[in-house]
Amino acid sequence: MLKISELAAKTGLTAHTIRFYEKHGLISASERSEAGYRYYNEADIRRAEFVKTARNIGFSLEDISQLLSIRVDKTSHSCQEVTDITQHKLDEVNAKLEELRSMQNTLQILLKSCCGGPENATHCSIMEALEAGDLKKTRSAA
Amino acid sequence: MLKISELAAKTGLTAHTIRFYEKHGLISASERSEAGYRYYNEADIRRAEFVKTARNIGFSLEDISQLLSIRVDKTSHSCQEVTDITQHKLDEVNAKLEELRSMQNTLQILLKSCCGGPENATHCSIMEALEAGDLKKTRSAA
DNA sequence: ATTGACCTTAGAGTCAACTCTAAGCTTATA
DNA sequence: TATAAGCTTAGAGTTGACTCTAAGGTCAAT
Repeated sequence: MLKISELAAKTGLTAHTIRFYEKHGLISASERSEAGYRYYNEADIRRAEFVKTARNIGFSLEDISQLLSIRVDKTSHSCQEVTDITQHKLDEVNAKLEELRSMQNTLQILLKSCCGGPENATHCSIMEALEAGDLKKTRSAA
Repeated sequence: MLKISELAAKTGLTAHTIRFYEKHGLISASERSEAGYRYYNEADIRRAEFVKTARNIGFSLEDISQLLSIRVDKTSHSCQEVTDITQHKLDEVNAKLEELRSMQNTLQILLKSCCGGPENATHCSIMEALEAGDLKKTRSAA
């Protein structure tokens, strides 16, 4: 049985984050001491590590919530449900990659066009390009 | 002279966003009607379009703020200042790209490993991989 | 017995960039 | 003249994932 700071050390989460995850139903301590201290057993630890792993991959807390409900009763959930969540995340990642590549491209073009030297910016080609506004849109949402 | 909704139409920003940008010092109306209505002249419009272009490229409002201070007095700023901002943004974008590529890779591996079928998730290889926790970390910050 | 490290809670604060609301003027059109 | 569309402001709400604070209780070691 681990105390919260021990679980924190083990998972690399902070105690604050663990409590935060508990509030959002991702993690819980199956026991409490008389004084109210959280105590985590083996199953709790595995669940916390599952959450950490999923988080590291980039799943949102909402995604992880879904994955956890599958996890607690695998027999009543299908592989398809799991791949759906994963595919959806991949779609998001791909969309973001597309956006970032476009930003990268534009920024590289801007940098190549400018001398970058100590001369004053009166004829800076980056500034001119921003004035001209003929740069393609790279950003969709925040 | 354009009213706020006309500037909105012209730039593709909303009137709300224009006021928000004003509050943050990015845009302003050089005139007001007696009733307090904002009126934008040619220079205001060019500035608003500059902001929009920079925003589309992916610069933060903070970045844009810096670019605008260079813009209003180009002679006392160097090309290097401009490229520094641009390079810094590119560095950010590259870091994020790296992170996302790693996420993409992991997600693709997971998807390839799982049948994705209607069978129950008892032996789902995605779930197993998440349990095992041997997936490399892809995420650094939110 | 006292220190100091650790634990508890509810709730507030942070970040970025909006987005919206309410209450009340103003202006253009029918 | 009445109605609707558009403008004003201050300020609150949104999103996601934390992050921190205050005020206090607990525990191990000296």
